[in-house]
Amino acid sequence: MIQELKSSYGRFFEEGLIHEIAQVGTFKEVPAGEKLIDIGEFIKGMPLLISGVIKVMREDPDGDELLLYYLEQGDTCSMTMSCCMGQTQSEIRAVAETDAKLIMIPVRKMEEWIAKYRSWRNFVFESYNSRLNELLQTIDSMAFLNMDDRLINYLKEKSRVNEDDIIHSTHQEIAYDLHSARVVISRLLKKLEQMGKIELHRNYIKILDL
Amino acid sequence: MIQELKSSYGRFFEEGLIHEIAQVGTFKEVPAGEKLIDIGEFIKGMPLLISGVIKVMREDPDGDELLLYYLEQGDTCSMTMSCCMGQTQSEIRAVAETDAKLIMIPVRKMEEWIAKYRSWRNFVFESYNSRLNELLQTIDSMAFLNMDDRLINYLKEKSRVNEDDIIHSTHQEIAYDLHSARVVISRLLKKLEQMGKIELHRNYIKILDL
DNA sequence: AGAATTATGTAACCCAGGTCACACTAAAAA
DNA sequence: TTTTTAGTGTGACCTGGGTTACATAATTCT
Repeated sequence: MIQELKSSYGRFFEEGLIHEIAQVGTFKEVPAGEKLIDIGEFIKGMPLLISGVIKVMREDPDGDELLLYYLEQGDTCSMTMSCCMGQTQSEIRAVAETDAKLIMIPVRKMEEWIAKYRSWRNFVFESYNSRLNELLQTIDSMAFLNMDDRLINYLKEKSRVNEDDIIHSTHQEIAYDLHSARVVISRLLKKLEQMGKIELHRNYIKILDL
Repeated sequence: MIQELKSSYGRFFEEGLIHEIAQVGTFKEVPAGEKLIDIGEFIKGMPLLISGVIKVMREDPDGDELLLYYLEQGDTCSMTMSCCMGQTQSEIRAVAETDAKLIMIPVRKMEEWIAKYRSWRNFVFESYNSRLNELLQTIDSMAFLNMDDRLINYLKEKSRVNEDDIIHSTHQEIAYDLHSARVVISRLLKKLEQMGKIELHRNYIKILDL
């Protein structure tokens, strides 16, 4: 575990902290598609993402959903953190986008380290900061962009986090993430294909030039 | 200043912290309408709101804007905090909605106190937490509600923070906040009036029963 | 008072994107 | 291989809400 911690977090955390994490943290591997936490659930611990990608989304009472952002290596879930501190329930759902490895930290430690380690403090704040900015991005794209551009951004971002210029999704799945309808997505994708930006296939989309 | 600090923050902060704040903080009064910070500006300090209401909004490059949330007594600006920590620029614009009193804390102190005072730590985290949740609310209402309901929520919230069942805004101003068009807002307001929920006048709207 | 300015009301129109219906095709199951 | 199922393509249609245009009323300025 020490090895993996160092490679992902070594540049942030000092030796002492790394060792404390290794002592109290529990290692966890989750396969792609597995749900890590759902809306309304109570939080057991704080996750440090070692590898893989986690998809964080919001859902309304009718079951309509919306992708908020992806967590990548070196990220943690601020939502989880804030829930930990305030012992409230989760406001979001988190699902493994790819196979992922993570370390779970008990809540009480995370508070303790804030007083103790400057690097942990910075990490926590930077993490909050990124998450706030990602939410702002989400708000921007909903408020200021039309579906064409949101779709393009979605494909780019998904390709980036998965390090793959092939998007392994159905049109329906994309529609869920963007909170749209399958027919709409098919229509826009077809338009993108006609512009030579992508190539459509059953169950996957090849990105040519977005 | 001590008096005002105690009345707004006494229930959170211990004596020692209150005194430190009083020593290094600078008191500031801003009239309604004044801009506190704009997108792209660098942050000088962290504000603690003593009284009044601050409106926090987002703007895109074309000048389209959108209300994010209101800050009230006892709140602070997490965006500012995160910017302080990361010494980046502001992602948001903050404008005094009413006359407001606040205390500005130098950035370096805010970090120091996190290690030193548990109550400050809690305050900072709770504050982050509220802001994250407010952004989620904003996302929800954009993603899942239609304009009618967004407008109703807007009127309710504005009435609540100003403690006034009369909304002193023009239709145009409301349209800006909701990132819509004046004509649309006039239309929907008229509908609400016909339903007996509000009363329309020039320059103000009386809320009857939302 | 009269002119200019600002806010509101309303009709006509447009369009992105959501809905419905159904055909077609690739892939999996039997 | 045949059947079933899941994914995609497309036309027809609808609707919320944005746009344009203009009338009218309330305020402010001279």
